[in-house]
Amino acid sequence: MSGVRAAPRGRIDKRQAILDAAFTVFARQGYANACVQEIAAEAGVAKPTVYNHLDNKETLFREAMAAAATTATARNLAAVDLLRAPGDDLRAAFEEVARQLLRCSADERSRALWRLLNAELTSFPDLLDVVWGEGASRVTEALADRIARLALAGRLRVADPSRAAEQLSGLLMGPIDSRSRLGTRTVSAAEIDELAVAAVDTFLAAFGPR
Amino acid sequence: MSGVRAAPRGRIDKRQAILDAAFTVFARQGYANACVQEIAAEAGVAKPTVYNHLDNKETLFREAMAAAATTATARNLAAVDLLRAPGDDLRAAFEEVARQLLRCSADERSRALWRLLNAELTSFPDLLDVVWGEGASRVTEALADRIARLALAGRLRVADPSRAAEQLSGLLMGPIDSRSRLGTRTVSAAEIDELAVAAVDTFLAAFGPR
DNA sequence: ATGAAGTTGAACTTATCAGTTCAGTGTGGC
DNA sequence: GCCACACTGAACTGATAAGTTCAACTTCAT
Repeated sequence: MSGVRAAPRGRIDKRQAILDAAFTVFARQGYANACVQEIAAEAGVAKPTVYNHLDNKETLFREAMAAAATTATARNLAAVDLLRAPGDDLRAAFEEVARQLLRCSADERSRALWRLLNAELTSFPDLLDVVWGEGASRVTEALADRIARLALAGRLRVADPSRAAEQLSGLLMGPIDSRSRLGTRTVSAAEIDELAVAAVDTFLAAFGPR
Repeated sequence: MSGVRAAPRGRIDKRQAILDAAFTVFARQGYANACVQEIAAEAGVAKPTVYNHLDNKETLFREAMAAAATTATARNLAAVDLLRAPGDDLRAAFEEVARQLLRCSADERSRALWRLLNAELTSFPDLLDVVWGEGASRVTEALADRIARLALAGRLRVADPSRAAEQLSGLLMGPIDSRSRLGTRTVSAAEIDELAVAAVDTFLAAFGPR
């Protein structure tokens, strides 16, 4: 039995593998339809090992969601940060941010995160704080910060930065799930670009400099 | 018992009671967690009666979703129809439409419909056509029609009415689920009004007459 | 080497539900 | 008054999956 060694890597990073696998399976089947057996298989691990790392299916779900939310938020914040140094061409800067935010939203795992949050909100009310509170709402706030600075510098005409930020993300997110048919269709890079340009165009028509 | 029983005592309207109850329970618990027994109880009916009217849990779900989508769509279309006779004050007309659309979106059953659609999309791909295709997308198209007519009459400066319609609904829907925290908090009439005004303000700043 | 800790597969317990069956009941049509 | 038919309640079957147990195996630290 000593021969067949190759895959099963080392030690405690199995926990991460389990959480990744869990999110994948939950995303594919939803919470109730996913079974722990299958998650274990996806992670290349035995079922008792899963229970060795995480108490039960519920905490497995919560932890997997939290992990996914953390990475998604990081990507979004990085995109917004581009507005710290907008350069001369304000429109180009906003368009680039818009493109990146749309790419994040169109991403497979992001859509799954969003779907699962909506789906299980009644069963797991606490997910709202983890995914929304420390996720999406922070992104909007960061965007509001950037907009406020630009307004102060006289480069935007904005009275309420938070509202402007909310509206910009509405302009971006609304059309995207119309185009992706709620994530069942992949949106081409060309379409993303087009949506980004259109959203920024409207945004600047309303809030841009004279 | 010939007494004037205006109560549920009917023949075939039990089917309607069952579908209503089904949607209520699905909305409360999600598809997988809802059990047919409980739906029967909610409808004031015995379990075999449910199976007498609908083949199985899946079709029960589909029919309940379709019924809910139909009523939601009707309300939305009625709101959009206000733009057929906008009167002199274009801004006021748009604000009224916006208020009504937001009220629809904030509605309990509408939010549940949306949540369930997202949640079960992978298990019931055909719901996309029923709920989205014949629902939300028709509303946006109707809005695009109204906008096109207004553009033709020189009251809006819009090149692509479909895009403008998508963006207007983005401006409305984005902020609303931020405020309602995905439907877990009730949004006051005052807040709805405020959001409607803000969205229309931005919309007209971008597309309104010179 | 040796022992502790983590891992494995398989079998097992327990619970929940979808869907069915059936014998009995109320009602409306004629 | 009688029949057909929808409805009822309760009990049953079969499937699926959460969570546990256990004895055997691997890996590493010392």
